[in-house]
Amino acid sequence: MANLKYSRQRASIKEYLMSTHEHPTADTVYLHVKEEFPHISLGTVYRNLNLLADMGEAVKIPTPNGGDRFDGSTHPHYHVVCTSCGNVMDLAPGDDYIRSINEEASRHFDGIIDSHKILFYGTCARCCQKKHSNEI
Amino acid sequence: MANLKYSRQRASIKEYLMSTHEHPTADTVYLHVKEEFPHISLGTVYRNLNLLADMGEAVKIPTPNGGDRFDGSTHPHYHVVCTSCGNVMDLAPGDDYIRSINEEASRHFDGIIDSHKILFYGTCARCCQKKHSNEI
DNA sequence: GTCTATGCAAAGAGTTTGCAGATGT
DNA sequence: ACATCTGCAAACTCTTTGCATAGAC
Repeated sequence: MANLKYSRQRASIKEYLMSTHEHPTADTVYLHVKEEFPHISLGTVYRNLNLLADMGEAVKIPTPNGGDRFDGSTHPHYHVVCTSCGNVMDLAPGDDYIRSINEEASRHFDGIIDSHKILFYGTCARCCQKKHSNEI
Repeated sequence: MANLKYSRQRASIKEYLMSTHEHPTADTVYLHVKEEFPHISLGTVYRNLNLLADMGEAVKIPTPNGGDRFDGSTHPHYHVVCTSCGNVMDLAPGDDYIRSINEEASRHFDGIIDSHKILFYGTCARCCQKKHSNEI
């Protein structure tokens, strides 16, 4: 609704989000964009991350521990939190599958289901290897 | 691991959690248990809610806005947040369905998927009615 | 008697916000 | 020129923690 004006800071934040698959926290974004704009403030980073999320140009991923994480990829997909290293990774089943979950949920709910977010918990490939070598 | 000792406060908190389907926030639990223990502190409520969650006797539901919510029902099920009134409601598909989501995810992830949490977004039956009557 | 739990208050993390000045259109 | 955006700092919300005392075993 508001009249958006270009800002180099916001452009840099968006560019960084789109360039990484790390699902950074607001603080990580801050530290990164600080390299280009040494005087940028954390408040500005938050304001722009929320703006981007509201405009649908980024996704906010609420996580149980620590701060929320942000994702520049807006194509619907899920996330896996590795319970060993804490990293957040992408998981992309087909669109049909995502749709079918809403449909199945609707069948069990007296109201309207619009969307859903899934957070998977597991162990990433790298941590699986580490555990395995420790056991030997 | 720790040696648990009985406490009337914890018992009261657990009893309240099991008696309600409201998915209260820590503060709501606090206000309720306060009626029985007027001098209970919010810190004690948080400590016990986390204890119960760690012991698997309650579930912590992280939500995007506002504080986390707690659920005394430990049988696996999902939650729907009504985007109109903010209430959190239960949604219970069959166990097989829950298992199949992990299986489908495993197919798309290079690692191990242990579990998942889903938060659905939608409009509850009551808010659907309200909207409908406003439109007339 | 010993160890845990409590109440209180202070601190902590993450996030938002008010304001004066800089910047985009 | 005018509205928006920024940097800074203060404030705010939710949650955790340190400590002395009360309570469970």
